[in-house]
Amino acid sequence: MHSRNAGAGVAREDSRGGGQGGTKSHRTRARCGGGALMPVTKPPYATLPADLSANALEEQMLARWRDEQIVDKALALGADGSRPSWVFYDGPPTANGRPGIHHVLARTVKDLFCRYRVMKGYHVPRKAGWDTHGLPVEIEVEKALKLDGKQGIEAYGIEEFNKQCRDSVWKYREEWERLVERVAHWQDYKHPYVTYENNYIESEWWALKTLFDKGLLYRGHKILPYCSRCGTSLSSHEVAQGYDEVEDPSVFIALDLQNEDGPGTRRRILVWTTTPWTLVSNAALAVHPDLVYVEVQKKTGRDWTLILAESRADAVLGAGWEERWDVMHRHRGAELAGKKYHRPLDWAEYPDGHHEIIVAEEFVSADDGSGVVHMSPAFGADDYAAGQRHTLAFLQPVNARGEFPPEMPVIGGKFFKDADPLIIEELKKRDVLWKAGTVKHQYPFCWRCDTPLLYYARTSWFVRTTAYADDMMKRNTAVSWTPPETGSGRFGEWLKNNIDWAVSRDRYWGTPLPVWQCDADETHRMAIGSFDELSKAAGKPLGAKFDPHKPYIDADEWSWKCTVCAKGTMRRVSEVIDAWFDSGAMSFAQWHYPFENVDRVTQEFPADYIAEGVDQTRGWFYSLLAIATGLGDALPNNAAGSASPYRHVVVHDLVRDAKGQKMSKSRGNSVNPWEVMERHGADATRLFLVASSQMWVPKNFDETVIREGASRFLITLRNLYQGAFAQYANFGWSPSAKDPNPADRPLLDQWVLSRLASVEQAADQHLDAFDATGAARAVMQFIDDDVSKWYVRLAKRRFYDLESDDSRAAFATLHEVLTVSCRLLAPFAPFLTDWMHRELTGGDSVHFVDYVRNQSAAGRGQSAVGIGQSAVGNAALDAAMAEIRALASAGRAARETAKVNVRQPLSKLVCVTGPIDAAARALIEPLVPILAAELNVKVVEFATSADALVSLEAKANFRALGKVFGKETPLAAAAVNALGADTLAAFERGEPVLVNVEGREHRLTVDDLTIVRKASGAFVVHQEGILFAAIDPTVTPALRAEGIARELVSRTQRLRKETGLEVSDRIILRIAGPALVTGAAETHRQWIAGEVLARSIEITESMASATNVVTVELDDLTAQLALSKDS
RNA sequence: GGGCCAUUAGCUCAGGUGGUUAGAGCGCACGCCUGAUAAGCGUGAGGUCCGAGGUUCAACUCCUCGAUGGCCCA
Repeated sequence: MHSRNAGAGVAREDSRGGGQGGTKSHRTRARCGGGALMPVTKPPYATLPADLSANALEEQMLARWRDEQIVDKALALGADGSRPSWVFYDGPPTANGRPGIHHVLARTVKDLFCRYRVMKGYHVPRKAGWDTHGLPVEIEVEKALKLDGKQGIEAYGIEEFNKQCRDSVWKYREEWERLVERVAHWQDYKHPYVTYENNYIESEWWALKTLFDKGLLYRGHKILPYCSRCGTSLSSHEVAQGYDEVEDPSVFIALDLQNEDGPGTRRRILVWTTTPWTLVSNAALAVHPDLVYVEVQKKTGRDWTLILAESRADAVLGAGWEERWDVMHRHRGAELAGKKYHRPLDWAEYPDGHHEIIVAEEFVSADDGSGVVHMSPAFGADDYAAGQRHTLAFLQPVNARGEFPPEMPVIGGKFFKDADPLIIEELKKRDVLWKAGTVKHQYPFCWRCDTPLLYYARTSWFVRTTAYADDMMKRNTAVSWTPPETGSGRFGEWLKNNIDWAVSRDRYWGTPLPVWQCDADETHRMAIGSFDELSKAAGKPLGAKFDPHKPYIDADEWSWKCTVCAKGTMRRVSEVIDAWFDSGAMSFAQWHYPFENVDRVTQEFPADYIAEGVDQTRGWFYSLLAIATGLGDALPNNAAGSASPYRHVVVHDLVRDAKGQKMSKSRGNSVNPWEVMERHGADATRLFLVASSQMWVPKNFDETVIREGASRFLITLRNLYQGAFAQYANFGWSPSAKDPNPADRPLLDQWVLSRLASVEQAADQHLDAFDATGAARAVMQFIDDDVSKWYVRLAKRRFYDLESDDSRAAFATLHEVLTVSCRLLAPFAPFLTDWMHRELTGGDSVHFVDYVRNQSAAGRGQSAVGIGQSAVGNAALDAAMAEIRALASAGRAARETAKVNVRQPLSKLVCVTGPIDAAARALIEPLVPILAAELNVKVVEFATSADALVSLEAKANFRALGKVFGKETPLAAAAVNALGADTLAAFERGEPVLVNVEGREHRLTVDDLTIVRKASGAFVVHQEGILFAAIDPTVTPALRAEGIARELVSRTQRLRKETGLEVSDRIILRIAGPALVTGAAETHRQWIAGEVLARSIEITESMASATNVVTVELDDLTAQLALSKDS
């Protein structure tokens, strides 16, 4: 377990080729062992050379992981039931496109929470999946084969076409799998589910049959954008490409209401449309239920009234219409609903269903037209939906080529768009035309041939999701969404407006819809729920090469005599199903349920966690929920009213380019993930994607930000390991019983361990709550700010020794900090943390240890080294150190103001702390030496009110005063701020102090104000909020001498380095200069010699004759230094 | 046309339940260190908090309307 040689494949030899590494060894050993070389009892911590790129390091880790088959091990962890399960479902990507940088985000999000849960002691099943059917695949193949639309495909041959599709799906599989491995997405890619495979399809057939038998799968109509030239429907993204601004007719017609009360005044209703050709198929009029409609009568002619929305009267009747028209009635839209009218054109006979009726619909707009909308259910989605709701008659007098029937009067045989002028003419003749003009608006055209598209009702198969929409909404409320508003808003709103799901496609490459119907009477229908059922129905074995895809499944061999009428033949309907149904069925189809693995699905349904992009809201998030809810108790743990198929969803947004532009092929701003890996590595990329901003806001992919953020952070982490820890520990420290207990270590160590414990807890809580950004930021900030900027900087010299308790404490502390930090960062940066953790612990992969030290879950093997110590934060110590650090910062600023280098010692610092509690105050005293050393002052004092240096000022607390004074708060605050120092001193002693504002008297409480101590006098003061640091800038001769001595040491050290001396070389030093310099050198001779390893120091007034003389400037003084190696 | 999100320093982002002088990192300027050096550290300058109204003693924060960008849907 602790063999230090185990697999540490990275750069064991020192990169600096035996230079400093070796000599430091001399030096250090000389210091601790009086010059005797001590045998190295343990192989060293591997070095992490700075010139080893992140990419190279990660590639080496990948090789090691491959050797260890670590992914398999991770997947198997706890599979024997020894751990509780935490199930992840993978939303399947299509592999017929190159993986892009946005996939790296998706993979990172999926991976990191799973990785975290493994470390938390769970078994995390996560089967990869591939989405292999559907239109994108077909389009890809169409393009490759240069086929033109459906006719082209059929001419080419469906068998061969589908074969091409099947191959096309795997075009980039190899690259996908390489990238997935490269970014450390640990998932079961060896046993993926593939939606085109027979087992998968059979499970879907089972699901579709289950829905069919429940009456939830039916044939109906769907309005689709349709190109009459190409003879095909267009998908939404195709339509989006073809919008153009056009001028269309804008026609108002006035239709007579049917007079249900017998003869009387003629009442007319004003209707607006931009598609006169659809008036032929008019079935209803729609009004908004809450809108006010006026019924007006012309003052000059009393024989009829006109109804329209009041808010539209100005626009339609003209400004000042009230002078020309009398308002006879006002109706709410809801009151008009149900009234009948006469349609404008009667060329088509109504089939069954309501017609010529006014209905109330929410979608009616009060912003244009007359507030009354004409409804033609075959030619508009809103119209169609309204038609369904009100069972309106369905007229579709336009054929698939976009033409009216030849026998129709006036417009017979005309293309639909060409009928508009003829119809307007006809309306005029019939005296229903009110007004005809034109309007400019966006209209879709076929992107291939520029034909205006037709919203056209097509036959389609539906899942009756409206029958169980309430159940879906109820299940959704139990889902925990990140961010929550996506669940309640985007997805919740969508569910509220849920309509039946059109699941069929008139295409070729997809799961065939398993419905067979009789060619003599199509109401004789059945669904086939398994291949076995098919075999029995058809009366023949499947055969070894059975393929349920088109065209095979539509061949004669899979048809049979209708068992109902015995006349017709049962044949499969021609449609395939929506690829979203494929992916939405994965919760059970990935395991070939219910034909196999019933126990498994029983255990692993529903999922604990899924994660996808926002674009999946209407996609996979919906299809998973819709299928599972529809199936109900046909799935385990899934009766009506139970949970959603997923318990927690993390939704991430898109990745855009550095300027916030969407990435696209046409813009040429797509980012190649491989180049990013090469330049920055997966760790930095993952860390950037997670930490730079919350993942649910669109992310601008900016490599500069990676470099300056995530990469810089990882370099700091590497340096802490290599430069602060390993290079010194390698001289002979390793964790042992000789290390002092944490409670016996210096306060600085206790502090950093306390911070570590707090950060550990924070990261754990954040990840538990699915806040990866919060977790990553907390750990990064700790490493950067607390460990690098403060702990290591202050503790540095303690690593130059090995044996003292002080040094052992420092090593043990830093070792603990680094080891635990690796664990906390492992979900984000899995490569470097694993490398480092193995070195630190003697071989344990970071991915198999507990995420936090006091984890309560069932015990698993983990390193005991350095771990298991107290992991509880000490808030008082944290607060005290924060205060010391704030004072140090203020003190440094004061020194800058005073223009005195930190190297120059000063006598005194006087400071005032902020409001901290008694426990923290007690802890400040022992930390004062840190402050003194940091600011290089001899004495640190804390000022009291009695000090002459200090004056008191009051700062009003508006929050407290506001409650008492209300409107007069500003006056009260001014009165408080004006209180004099004496009054405030009295207040501090507990004497009552009153403020009087506008006759209202109030006795101040401690909450009402904060007392600020201000410095005055000759000191240089820096104030930071309510704390301040005042420094005595006086440089006495003695202090000056000390400062000069420090300067001399600093210059000498630099000189040693420039001269090429090894750090352990002894020297003879000669110093010359003015009396101030020589005097200082004399006074501090001993100390200087110790610092620069000088055997002797010669101090003279001048040394013109010496060789190697260097002149140095010490502020306003000039001195000369000469050194030679003492051999 | 509808829904959701975003808009705070040059860049990336923080800013419970409204409360005094709006914070951090990077970048920039200046400086320190030279035994983490293809590193490390400090100090400082940067903001009409997208705009307009409103509520309130008090608005980055709450409300209304609008602008810009993004996604989804019609």
